[in-house]
Amino acid sequence: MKIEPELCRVDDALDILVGKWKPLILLHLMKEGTQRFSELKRSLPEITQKMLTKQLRELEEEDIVERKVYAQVPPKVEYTVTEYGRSLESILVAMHEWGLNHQKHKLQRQMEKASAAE
Amino acid sequence: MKIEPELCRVDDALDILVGKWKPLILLHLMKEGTQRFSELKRSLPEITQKMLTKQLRELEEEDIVERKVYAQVPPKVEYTVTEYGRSLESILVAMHEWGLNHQKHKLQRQMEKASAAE
DNA sequence: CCGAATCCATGTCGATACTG
DNA sequence: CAGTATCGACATGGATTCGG
Repeated sequence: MKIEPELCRVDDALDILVGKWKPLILLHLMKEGTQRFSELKRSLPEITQKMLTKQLRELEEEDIVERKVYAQVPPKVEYTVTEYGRSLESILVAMHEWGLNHQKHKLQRQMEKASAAE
Repeated sequence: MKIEPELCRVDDALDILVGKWKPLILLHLMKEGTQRFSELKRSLPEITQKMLTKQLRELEEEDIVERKVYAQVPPKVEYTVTEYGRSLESILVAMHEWGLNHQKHKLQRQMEKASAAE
């Protein structure tokens, strides 16, 4: 049977979630609520400013997070998960839990492989 | 609050699903059951042999699909979703459905934007 | 404080040709 | 039939510098 790639929309969700820091950023924002740019930066010690900005803008583009700029000096920018963005939460949680189990599964396979090799 | 990236296992699942053809291959195998290499190739008209081989091997590596080689000429190789691999099905379906809705959501936002611009 | 701009290393994917 | 091998285009992510 021929496959019609256009009918599969898994990639729509994947595209939004893929990005080295996006799951982390999203889960953090979902848990903590509104956060300033600098707060997020402090929470992700390893990320560069460029990457944090980029990932947030991409999420904003898809209406997953909201970006709120305060007209003041020094600047203040807040990010919040949109109501719509919340619809991704159950998927993220499901993937996290699958990932936890996958770690165990991998270990188990390693052990089986090791004992089969002796 | 500082984030501990090691505690988030979303990427474990993401890494397995990411790949231009993996969701398509997986959903197809889940639906159709066991398939030969050439059947898969025919089902994905756009994919190259190299990519199909690569994506299948990566899925095999993670115990998501099983690869069965028959010792005969001409060669025959069959691929099947493992029992373990089935645990990804609900996530794939959830992502597909989220994607379907996201298409609608995007259209709606476009229309709102257009009418706000006049 | 929040970000834009630039340069560079690496990885992914496609096209193409070849093999047991 | 079911792969490998090689090459090159392009995208992603990191380091660094500059700006309002």
